[in-house]
Amino acid sequence: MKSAAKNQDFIQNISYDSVIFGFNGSQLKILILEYHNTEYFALPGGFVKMDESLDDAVKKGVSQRTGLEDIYLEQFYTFGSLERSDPGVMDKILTENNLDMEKYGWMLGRFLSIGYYALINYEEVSLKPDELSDSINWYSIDELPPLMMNHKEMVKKALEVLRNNLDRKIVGMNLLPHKFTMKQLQQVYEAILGEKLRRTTFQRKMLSMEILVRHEKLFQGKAHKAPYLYSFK
Amino acid sequence: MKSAAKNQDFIQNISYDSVIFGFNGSQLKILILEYHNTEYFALPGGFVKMDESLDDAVKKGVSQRTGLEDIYLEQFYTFGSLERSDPGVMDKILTENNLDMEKYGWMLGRFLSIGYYALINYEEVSLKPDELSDSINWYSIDELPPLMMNHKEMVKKALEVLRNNLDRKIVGMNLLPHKFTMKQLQQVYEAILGEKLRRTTFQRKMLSMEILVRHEKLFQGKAHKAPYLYSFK
DNA sequence: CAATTATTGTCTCATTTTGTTACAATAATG
DNA sequence: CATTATTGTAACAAAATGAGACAATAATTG
Repeated sequence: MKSAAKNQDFIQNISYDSVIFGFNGSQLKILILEYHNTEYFALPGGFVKMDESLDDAVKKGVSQRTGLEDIYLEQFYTFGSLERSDPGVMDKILTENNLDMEKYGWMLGRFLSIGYYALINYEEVSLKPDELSDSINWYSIDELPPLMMNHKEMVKKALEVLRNNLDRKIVGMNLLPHKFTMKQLQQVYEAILGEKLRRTTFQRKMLSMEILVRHEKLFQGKAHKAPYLYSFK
Repeated sequence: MKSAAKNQDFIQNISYDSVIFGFNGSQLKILILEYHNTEYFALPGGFVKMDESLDDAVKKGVSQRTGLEDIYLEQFYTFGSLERSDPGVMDKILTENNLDMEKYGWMLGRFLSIGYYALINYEEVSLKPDELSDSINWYSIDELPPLMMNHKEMVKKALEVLRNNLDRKIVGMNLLPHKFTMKQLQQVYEAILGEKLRRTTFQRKMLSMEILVRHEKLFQGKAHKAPYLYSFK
């Protein structure tokens, strides 16, 4: 869940967790970490320094794990229940990583965690696990491993907010390459909403919003009409 | 902004602020505190105890100021910028209240603040200022006094989220008495959206949603047809 | 007590948006 | 050059919304 922290210039009892969405062409995926020598899977998260804004802290954490800059981030909820903090889990993670309890014991306490989701271009990432983690990998949102703490709830909430934002914010831009076909755009919407959309209605809607620029055709070497490429205005 | 805190069993560097909406029949209003011997106006806020959930902390704070229970609350955003914390302001508030810096100095630090909005029945409140405040009063959302810190931004954000929720959540229920006329309901919507709505379209829409129960007529002693009373299902 | 007044509930028709089907255009393929 | 799969758009149907019109109806007034 968290990048290792060396000292106490972090705000106590506060963390953030990020749901990093990517789209592989057909499925919506998120990034999940697995911790050394444990069976714990978790969202990428971290802490906020005393002299750093919350937004900056999250931006830094997501950048480090993905190798990307200029990341599209939205805060979606702050989780403040008592049950979500489970000292046993963090204890095991610290122990298995041979981390000094003197120095890292504060991680066992109770945390409020601010959830952010990121929308990134699946193709462009170069994934880097943090110090406590074996791996960071893409998982389809409907085939997630068991997640620690309340991270499953967090993913659910992130997805809800993303869906609600779908008609008010331009979401496709961040999940697709610069140029894309109408079909790809539709597939992003379908993956987020979890339902099929009508092709002609979707196309008419998108074109009528006047947010797209039409470019050259994309010849895919298939035995049918080539689709146009589009980008966002 | 905050209820006075006696000791250190609060989570450090975390606060909440509440935008408490009420409807007086024609205007949307919110509750604002004014501090003793200062010109500072602020949203009702507070801190979160180590062994208490965030939701409970907010619920308690809003209950104390309004005398209400079972309050409708929605978390709308967490504010984590560096600029929002202004030690000068808290310093003056503490000084004017003759509060010991040893004991209360922690309030001068940097805070992340979680914003909640409440929807309450304007008629039913019995307002109680907290220990640091002279007064707690209703202000129309477009005639607010100058607010401290980033509280104006908070109000703006709360209103944005409330507007976005208007078509997904049933908002009128919490701002109106149990039984109300269609006109009153429309006025709530108009006050929140800040625009006039078409009477016939609004009525048709509300009735078609099948969330209302129609009751007896309300005879207002006026020279015209009496409207029906409704309540939410 | 009939005419007046303001407001309410509902109907109708126009307009806009969305659902659905149809069909022509077009890049390969064989 | 006919076949195939997919794309772009037109056409029509159905549903939702906009905009008026109008009858019903509680007082009030002369």
